[in-house]
This record gives sequence, C-alpha cells and structure tokens, in this order.
Amino acid sequence: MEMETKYNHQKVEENKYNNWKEKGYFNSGDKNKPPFCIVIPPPNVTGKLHLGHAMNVSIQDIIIRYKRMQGFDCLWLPGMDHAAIATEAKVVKRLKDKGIDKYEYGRDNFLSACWDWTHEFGDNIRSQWAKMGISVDYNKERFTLDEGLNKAVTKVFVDYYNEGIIYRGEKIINWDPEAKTALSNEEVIYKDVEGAFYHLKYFIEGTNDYLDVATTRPETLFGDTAVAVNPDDERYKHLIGKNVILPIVNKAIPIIKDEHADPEFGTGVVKITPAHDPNDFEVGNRHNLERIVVMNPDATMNEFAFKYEGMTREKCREELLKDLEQNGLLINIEPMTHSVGHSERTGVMVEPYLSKQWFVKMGELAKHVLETQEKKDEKVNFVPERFEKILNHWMEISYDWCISRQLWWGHRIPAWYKDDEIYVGMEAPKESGWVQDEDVLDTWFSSALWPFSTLGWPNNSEDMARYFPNDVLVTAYDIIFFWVARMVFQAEHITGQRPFKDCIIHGLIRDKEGRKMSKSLGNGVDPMDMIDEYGADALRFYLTTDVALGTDLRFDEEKVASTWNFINKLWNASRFVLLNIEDLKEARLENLKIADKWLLTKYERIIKSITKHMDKYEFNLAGAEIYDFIWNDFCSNYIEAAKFSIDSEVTKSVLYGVLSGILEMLHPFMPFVTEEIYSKLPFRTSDSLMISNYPKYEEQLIFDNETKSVDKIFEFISLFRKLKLENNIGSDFEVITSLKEDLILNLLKLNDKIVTNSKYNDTLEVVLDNYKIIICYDNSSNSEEEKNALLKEKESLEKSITRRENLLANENYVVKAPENIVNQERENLASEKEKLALVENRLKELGN
RNA sequence: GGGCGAUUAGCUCAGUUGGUUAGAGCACCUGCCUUACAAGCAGGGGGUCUGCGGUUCGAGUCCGUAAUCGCCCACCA
Repeated sequence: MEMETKYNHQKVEENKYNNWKEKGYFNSGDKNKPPFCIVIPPPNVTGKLHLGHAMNVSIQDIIIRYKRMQGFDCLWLPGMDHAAIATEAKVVKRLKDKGIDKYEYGRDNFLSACWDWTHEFGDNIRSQWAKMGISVDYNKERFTLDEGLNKAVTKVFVDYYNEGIIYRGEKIINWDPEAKTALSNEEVIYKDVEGAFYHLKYFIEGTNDYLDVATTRPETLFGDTAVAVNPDDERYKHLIGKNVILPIVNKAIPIIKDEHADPEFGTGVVKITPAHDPNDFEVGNRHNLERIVVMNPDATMNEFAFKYEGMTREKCREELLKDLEQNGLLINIEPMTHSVGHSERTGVMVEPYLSKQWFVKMGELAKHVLETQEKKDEKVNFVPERFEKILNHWMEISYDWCISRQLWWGHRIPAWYKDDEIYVGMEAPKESGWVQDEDVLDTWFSSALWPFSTLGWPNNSEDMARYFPNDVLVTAYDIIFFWVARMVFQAEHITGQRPFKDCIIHGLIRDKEGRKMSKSLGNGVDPMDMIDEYGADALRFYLTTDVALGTDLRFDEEKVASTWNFINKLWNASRFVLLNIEDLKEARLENLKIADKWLLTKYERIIKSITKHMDKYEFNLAGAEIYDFIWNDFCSNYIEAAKFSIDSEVTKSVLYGVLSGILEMLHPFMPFVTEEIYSKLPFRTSDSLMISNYPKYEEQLIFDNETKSVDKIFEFISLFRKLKLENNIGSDFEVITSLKEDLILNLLKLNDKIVTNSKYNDTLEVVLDNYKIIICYDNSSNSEEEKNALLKEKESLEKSITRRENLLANENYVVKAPENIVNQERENLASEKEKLALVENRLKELGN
C-alpha cells in the first residue's frame, strides 16, 4: 500500500475515465432496474466548454451517479447542438480568413465545411467532458442535425402545418443584416444607446405650416406612408385627412388618426413606416397603407432612397441629415438615450424588416402549457420553484415564433413552391417544377424536441417508452426562455406529456467582482486550467456546493484551492486508515466501544441527512454536511482517538466501514479521488465505486445515549484545552482526577500526569457535568489572567442565566412552546447555574 | 411601467416547516513541526441578520413598508 503524503490530483485523475468507459459503466439499458433519464443540454459545437458548462454537467453527473448507485438504470444522453446561426457565423469567418466567400463556395461545399467544423469541435468537447469525468452513455449520443432528429423536425413541421399551427406570412421581423437572416425575439438583445430625437419639418400640403415630426431613425423616412396623430389630440384634430409633404422625397402622404400616437410623447406626431417598425406595421394594417421596404438585406439603402442608394444605414443618416439641414427641414436634434435591439450572435443592430417568413402560432400551445402547470402530477416542477414564474410569464406574453432563418446550416424547411402553390411534406413532390424553400429552421426548433427526438421519436422506440418523460433537466435560468419554454410546449403538444418531471435551474458564473465573464473584459476562466491546477474533483465540488441552486456564483479560485485542501484532507485520512487496516479481512461491527458507537451514529445520521438533501437537489447542504462530518467527526475526533486503539479489530472495522461509506457518499461529487482510494481498500464489494451501492441508513447503528455522552466528552476535552491555553499552562502540570475515560485521558495525553498529591500549589478545576479534572500547576505569574478569564465567563453566564430565567418565568412561553424545547431550556439553565457556582468558587479562592 | 432576486462576520456564501447564545470557507490573532495531513493541529476574536412597523410566548426565517444593488420582461415614433 503506497500513497503519497500529498494528494496528487493529476496522477489520480489520469486513466480512470477511459477505464470506466471501456468497462461499460456509463451504459444504460439494464431492464431489471427502474429507469432514470437525463438528456444533456447540448452544448453548441461552436467552441469549448466554459465554467457554466462545467457547473451544468457537474450537477447532472452528481444526480446520475447518485441514482446509478441507488440501483437505477441511468441513461444520461449526451449530444451537441448544431447551433445554426452561431456555427454558420464561425464557419463563414473561417472561410473568409482563407479568402473564400460563402455564396461563391456554394451550399453543398459550405455544408461540408460545417460538418468538418462539427467533427473537430465535437471531439474537443468530448475530451473536455472526459476531463470533467461525466458519466454519459456515448452509445446514445445524438446531434441536433443528425438523420433521426431531422426526421423528427420534419415531421413536426409537416404536422404543425397541417394543423394550422405553422404558417407562412409577411410580417415585421427582427433582421440581422450581418448574418442576413431573420431572428426570433429571444435572439435580440436590447441595449441602451446614446441616440437622438431628430425633429423634422413635414410641411402641410399647400401651406407654409409644418408638423414637427420627431424620429430616432430619419433614414427610414423613405418608407413613410403617413404621419399619425392621436384622434383626441386637440392640437392636430383639424389636420386629420390633410396631407404632408415628405421631406427630400417630396411626396404627399396623409395625416391619419390613430391611437398609436401618444400625445404625451415627443410632439404627438409620429411618422408611419409600415415596413420598418412593428407598431407602424400594425398602424399600416389598420389604415391600408403601402409598405415600402427601403433597405437591402445587408442594411444598405435600396432604390427607394434615391441618391442614398447603396449607402449603409448609418452613412445614409449622416448624409440625409446634412441635406435636411441645408434645406431647412431639420428643426433640432434632441439627444436621448433609447434602447436598441442587437443581434445576440453577431452583435449588430437589428433591423425591423418586412419579410415573408414561417411562424409558429403560439396562442393555443402556450395556453395548453399554462393549463398543464395547474396540474400537480403533470406539470414541470421547477427547482427552485420560483423559476416556474418565468415559464408562465413567457407563455402569457408569447407571440408567434419566427422559425425560418436565411441560413444554410440547419434543418431545411420541408416546403416546396411552384408558382403560387405551396407543398409541405416529408418528401419532395414527385412532379417536376417544385423548388424547395432555401431557408432552414431556427436552431431552437430542433433543440425544443431534444427530450424525445433523441429517444427515437417519431418511431415507436423502446427508449421512448422507457425514458420519456425524462426525469430531470438541468439548465441555467438564462436559458428558460430560449429553450425550456419551447421544450415544454412542444412536448406537451406532440406527446401529450411534459418533457421532464423536474427542471433544475442553476445560476450563472460571474467573476469575483460579480461581472459577467466575457472575452472583452478578459476575465474568463477556462475550466480546463482549473482542472490542471486543482483537479476535476475540486472544481466539481466547488461549483456544486458553494452556492444554493438558482443563485449566481462568483468564481473564486481561492475556494477551489480550499476545496483541494479538503480533498487532501480526505486523502490523508484515507492514507492513515489504509496504512492501518491492511491486514483486515472483513469488517465486523461487534464489541463496539462508545467512541465507535458515537461515530457510527453520526455516520448513520449523515447518510440519512445527505440522502434527503440529494433527493431534494440540495447539493450545497449535502456538501457542507459531508465536509463537516469528514473533517471534524471523522478526522479530528475519531481518527485521533483511534490512534490509541488502532490494533483492535473493532477500530479497524469501524474505520473501514465509515471510510467506505464516505467514499460512496462523496463519489457523485468527486468521482476520481474516491475511486482511487476505493481501489486501495483491502477488500471491497464491487470492482468500482461507480457501480457500488449508495449507503443506506441503518437504524440499528444509532446509539443515542452513547452519542450524547461522547459529545459531552468532546465538549469537555475542548473546554480543558481552552482553559489550559487561557491560563498559559504549558507542559509543566499534573492532574488530579478520578476519571477513567480513555478518550479523555488519551486525547488530552494525561496518562502520565495523574497524581494524588501534586507538587504544584496552584490548581485549576475543569468541570463539565460529571467530568472533572483538577489541573495542578505553577500559577505564580498567571493568576491575574486566570482571574480575568473567570470574570469574563462569570459575566456571560450571568447574562445567559437571566435570559433563561425570564424566558421560563413567562407563562405564555411555558404553556405554548413545545415541551422538549422548554425542557431543554430548563436543563441548560440548571447546568449554567452549576458552572456559575464553580466559577464563583474559584474566584473566591483567588481572593475575590 | 410589470415582475423576480439579493441585502447575514473583513470577503464569498449557508441557514430546512418560526424554537437553545445565527454557521462555514477564506482572511485575522495566540500557541504548536503531536509518527495521516504545517495545503496541518489546538484554541480565539469578529455579526443590534439593510431600516421601520406588524403577527407571535418566541422572527434572520412569516406579513406590510422604505432604501440600495442586480436580473428579466414590456415600452421607447
């Protein structure tokens, strides 16, 4: 048995993962066990995993390993997301760097470049998963763009089309001029920007009067087809029905009345650009206004912008303002901050843009979810519960979902056109002349089907029957809108069931100052660096136990280091145990002494409590309790005591039993080091800790009375040490005591210090309940310090006694509080009174 | 404008259904190389739980209210 004195995480974590994998421990499918299933939130194949992923997969692995050890047939299904727009952007850039233009390259070549990218980054992600130690079943790995998922996506599209849930329509959508595609509302991020309110003169036709029209986007005026005033706005009532002359364009457009114009806002007059603003689009519908698109897909101005054609929207604004000013049409510029939508992926300003796209009609789907969430046994249970509100809120406000994307990397829309006809189906129409829609689907459309498409749906697969609905989904709260909401309504409409029973929501990882980690701030931390430095076990334990679920974590490397210390502690405690039980053949919990009973009781209680926490996904609490148990109960108390009886079979058996249990309890959190230590046990029940059993609570190993008295003994030991230290008593002392407890005499190293008559004159009594030791020492220089310590203690005891006496004198308290609480209070009062008496005695001896 | 969360020790965070004198890690102070671990051991100091009001025998915990910070959603011509 050899173990380094210092825990070497690199050595310990090496080679274990592949061994587990090769032995098939990650595989699912044992029909003799009850099923348990989690599907991984598929990471984008765009890059490498960050700390958020590390936290996300750590939580899942903890749950899966815990359930596996409890005898479930666990399927943790891995996979990745093709991430349509994100990946496409990366591949476009990669090609561009090589001097290749996407459109010249062509669709087929481009897609093959995307697949190359996918394989490359897929391998990368898999190797990072391996470093994290996550026990996913690679036999079931899926990709959101693989054949089976494509079939699922197509079927859903076709069915929805036939049900009238999916439709094609011309609407204002969010347009990303960089990626040249439509976006959903969720993919738009609003940022406050310093802009301006440009006040322009719209002359009233045939007069020298003008309306002051304020706009933040003057360049869209080429698409103006009206100006609107509020019907109740007295200032403008007389103008309704007249025309204004559109500046620069010199075209007459009507002044209309519409509720959309807010008399309180700006000048109360609003220009109406139906093709470039969602509100104006609605106004246009109400008044049958023409829709004029004035920009090209790349957000340069088109032919409707006359001489500005070809300019970017920014350049156009600049030039236009100059011209307006020269013509005396610019009244003033009023600086203002307003919020402007930006593309989540490319970061460019989103253009509200009139365009023909495919949409999912949300009304009924959302309503169904809201109804299901009312049903206790059918709803998705959020942990923490408060996040359910986010789901419900999304369902309440949901507008139709724009699902078509003008991209190539993704599921191609199964619609074909021939003249004015549309065909939607699983296969292309047989006749010639049909042309397939060029567009692909929003990446979230396919990931919304993930909980069941990965299990073989729409085929009637065994996996589908066995593992759906999934038991748990784990994700961060920022993804509820994007993904969770869509999985829920898709599953409930398509399968009639919730996608998963429990939805566990964790927080985001920030830097130490609480800022988001980002490339531009340079404050990102690579989980792989942390693993190199402290090991995956330390990182996993830290990420999953430092904060409660749902709360953001401020990443602090020092805490990872301190988790490493904890593992080092476990390592060394194990080293002690293993070095001393090498010859143990079997563990027999017989002839237990009180210290053994004490530890076993604590141990059983920990099992009970940890199990409860694990079942409620309270990993932070489970972590804190096991940490405290190992460090304090097991190491500081039991092992220290065990040193004095290390040759006894009982001690060895208890050390073996409790250490094994500790390894089992800790294994889901830190699989590597626990497996390493487990492999060094003199005998074990299973080849690997991974497939051994999670400890079960055993009532017969609870010894309440012994535990109470040993607790008292440890309390007494602490008191002894404290008083000895407070009174500056070094090693020159003797004791007078009738105590026989080995625990006390051994741990305090008093065996050779017991006398009946001491050579020292000064004494210090250490008393707690029935335990009493008189320390004899030379106090010539210390009496003042002892006196001060005693006075301090006296004061605090008196304070506490008064508090308790008042409490117990309160009849309401005695009558209404539970009996055990009151009794406890009485006991404490009595014991404090005893202590006080002793303190006062001693003070008298010292001459007070 | 609507909603959610947070506010507890110097820092980062726990704190179950209200119940002894509110906990941990790190940092700090004192004393220790005690043969598992000095990345350790034995002790210690440090908090009127953001303010105010209420319910209760009893409030960090429940209710109301105010403040500060953060996030989400909506609006922003």
